[in-house]
Amino acid sequence: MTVLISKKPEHETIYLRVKEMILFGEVVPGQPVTIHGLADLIGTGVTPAREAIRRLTAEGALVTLENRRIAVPAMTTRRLQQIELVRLTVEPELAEAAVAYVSQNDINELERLDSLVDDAIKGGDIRGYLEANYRFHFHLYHLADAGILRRIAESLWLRVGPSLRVVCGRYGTANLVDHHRAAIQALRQGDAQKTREAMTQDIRQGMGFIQQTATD
Amino acid sequence: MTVLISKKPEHETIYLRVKEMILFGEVVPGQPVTIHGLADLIGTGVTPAREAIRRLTAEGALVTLENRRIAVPAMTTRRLQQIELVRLTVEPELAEAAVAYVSQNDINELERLDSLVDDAIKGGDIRGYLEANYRFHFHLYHLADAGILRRIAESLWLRVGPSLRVVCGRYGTANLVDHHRAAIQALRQGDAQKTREAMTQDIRQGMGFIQQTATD
DNA sequence: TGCTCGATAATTTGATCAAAAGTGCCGTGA
DNA sequence: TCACGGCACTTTTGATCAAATTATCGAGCA
Repeated sequence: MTVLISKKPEHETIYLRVKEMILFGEVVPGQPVTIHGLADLIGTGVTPAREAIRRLTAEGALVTLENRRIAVPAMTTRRLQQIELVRLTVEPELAEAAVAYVSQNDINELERLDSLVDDAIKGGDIRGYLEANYRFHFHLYHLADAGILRRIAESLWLRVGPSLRVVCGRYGTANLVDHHRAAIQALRQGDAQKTREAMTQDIRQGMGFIQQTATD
Repeated sequence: MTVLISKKPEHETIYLRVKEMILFGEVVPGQPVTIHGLADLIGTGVTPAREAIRRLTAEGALVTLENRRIAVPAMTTRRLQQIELVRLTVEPELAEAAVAYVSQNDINELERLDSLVDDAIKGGDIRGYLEANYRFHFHLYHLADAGILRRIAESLWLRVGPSLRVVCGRYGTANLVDHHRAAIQALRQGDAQKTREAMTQDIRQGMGFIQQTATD
């Protein structure tokens, strides 16, 4: 019965749910995560919750403390440096590789997502901004045939999500700037180099913004 | 009873065991991995085996097929390109960052490990080569205070382990060259730039070697 | 021979339970 | 007041079982 429910296993559902919670700033750095708490949240047993937590821990989205507790890691300048280095390698490459595959439909979708980003910024909607910004970037990255790079990028976004939430909450969304327009224009022209540069600028901008939350 | 056994949970033990099996070429690309098979291998229940598999899957060491089967992924040139790009970003950075922390004891240990590498090459001992080579690199990488980069590097090594085994088995160990001596000398001189360059050369060399197994 | 269909076997998935380990609170005694 | 120890509660961990899903293999048929 209930043939319409997803074919995904439960642990996949929990994984995706928690992943979005982290990416879109619904959790706070330092916040503890318990197996049973997750199971209750989704209304399922502890077994799939455990598997989802292991997966997120392996991706660096969660950390296991010295005892056996699990928590969302806090940001430090050292961590931020490492993340920026790899983001600046991986994401411009993904954007450049996407140029060869981008279609008119993709351009339209990217423009739609970018307008959602702008709306969220104007409206001060932090969660909406984080989600639209993520979807813009990863719609583009999905076009590139580069699963390894994309998964590294996702892992890095998971690490900055909570901090981005904090900094947006502190300084508001008004100061947010992005280079999505330049990227879209470069994509439309099929200019790989310009696409890469727009993405590089976008990342530098965002990481500089996050810098303000880094402790020590 | 057995108070001397490790304080690690079972799933951690299984994870480390399978990780070494993959890193050191004890598994073949395409080889299926079953949850019960792992449990039997270690002599434990299926629950911790599942958690270990989820973790390795999240790290890209294993892949889930279209059905629910788990397997060791095969290498392709596209995957190899992506891995090389990130390795060339992350590992020279780790090596350079390690320079500031390296002690005389570390130098001695690196020389010992490098001699193990040479012995394994001379003796045609593939497993010994893979293990000593890994320990050389990651002893160095552990010195750098850069857990995020190191974990990315480990994830990438997990992806090349099975292929490295295949190519060594096919062409033997005689053709293996490395730049460990140059790296050690640069470390001894405290020359960060030279250390970075030696590591870059070492990676290029190794990835070129693996290229020979890539399909399509 | 080559093919489909169906039954059996193997595997994953998720719930549940018991044991181990950790946390925090509260009262006693100096 | 404060240190210390006991006790209850929470959480993780691993085993086990049932259900669901998938693979495998063989019989029947054109």
